[in-house]
Amino acid sequence: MSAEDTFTSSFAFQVGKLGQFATDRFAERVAPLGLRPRHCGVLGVLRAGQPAQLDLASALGVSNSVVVNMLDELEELGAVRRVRETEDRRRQRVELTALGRTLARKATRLAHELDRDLLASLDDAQTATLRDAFRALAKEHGLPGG
Amino acid sequence: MSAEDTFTSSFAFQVGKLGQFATDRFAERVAPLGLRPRHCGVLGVLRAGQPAQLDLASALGVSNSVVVNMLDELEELGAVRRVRETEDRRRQRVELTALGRTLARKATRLAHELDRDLLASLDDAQTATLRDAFRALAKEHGLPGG
DNA sequence: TATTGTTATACTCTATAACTATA
DNA sequence: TATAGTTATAGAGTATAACAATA
Repeated sequence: MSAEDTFTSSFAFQVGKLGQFATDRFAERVAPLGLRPRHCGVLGVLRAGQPAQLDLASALGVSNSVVVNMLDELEELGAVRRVRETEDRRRQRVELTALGRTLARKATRLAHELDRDLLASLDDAQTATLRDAFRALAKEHGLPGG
Repeated sequence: MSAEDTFTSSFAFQVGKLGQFATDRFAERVAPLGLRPRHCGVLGVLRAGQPAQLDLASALGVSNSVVVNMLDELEELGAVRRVRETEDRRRQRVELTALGRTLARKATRLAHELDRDLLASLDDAQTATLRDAFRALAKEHGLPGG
């Protein structure tokens, strides 16, 4: 049995494991901010605009009820604000507060610090290739959140 | 705000998303075999030996009760067999059946087919760099299952 | 007493569907 | 009727702790 005949040597398996690992490490680092990883996705989207809740759900690739729950938590934390629209009172714009902007900035910094730690053992060329490849793959496969 | 100042541009975020995506696609492909991704990790370890259940848990990086549950399912499927050891009757060796070996082989083939589909848009040099980098990262960070 | 494995329980994350209010 | 959002519920996956059998 050659090394390539093992399940665990597949890219699919390894990217799954590394993805879980990276998410777990990120969770540890943002926990002191009162955030979990999924909250950071929300804050990221809200930095770019003030979508309605359903728009947020499709941008993040999660269900509506998950968005409601995350916004409840972020609102309690004081990071976001729901604003009822006057033209159509069913809709609510979601916007960042000043605290939310600060948290988004901090979470972004933590993510990039984690990147440095995760990729510390690779040389610059490898790192550059990896980043390019991941942008291409995210686009290729239509992954949400990016 | 530059592209590098966004949370979603971080490697940590992107590898998390791609890992989830790869795992979901793999789940779809092994479902017809009656397997879920975590079962394939078990089968992979069992190809290399016949560990006791606790050894299996640490090899996979999951809790003991999860191993019990997975083995129940794999045993019902006829893929593995628990063999009580005579020297120490608390322990049970876990071994693959003939069906289990066949399933392990099929799952491995599906994983590598998925690799080809996932990485189809990358050129050979990028793919090689990616594979090398992932082996290095898995080792560096002590990820289980490899 | 310590260890192997099992069971009970609980927690997180997620989706679906029933519901409320507005349109 | 249809849509935005909410709530209720259920399922997958995980871990911890209490437990049984054996050492």
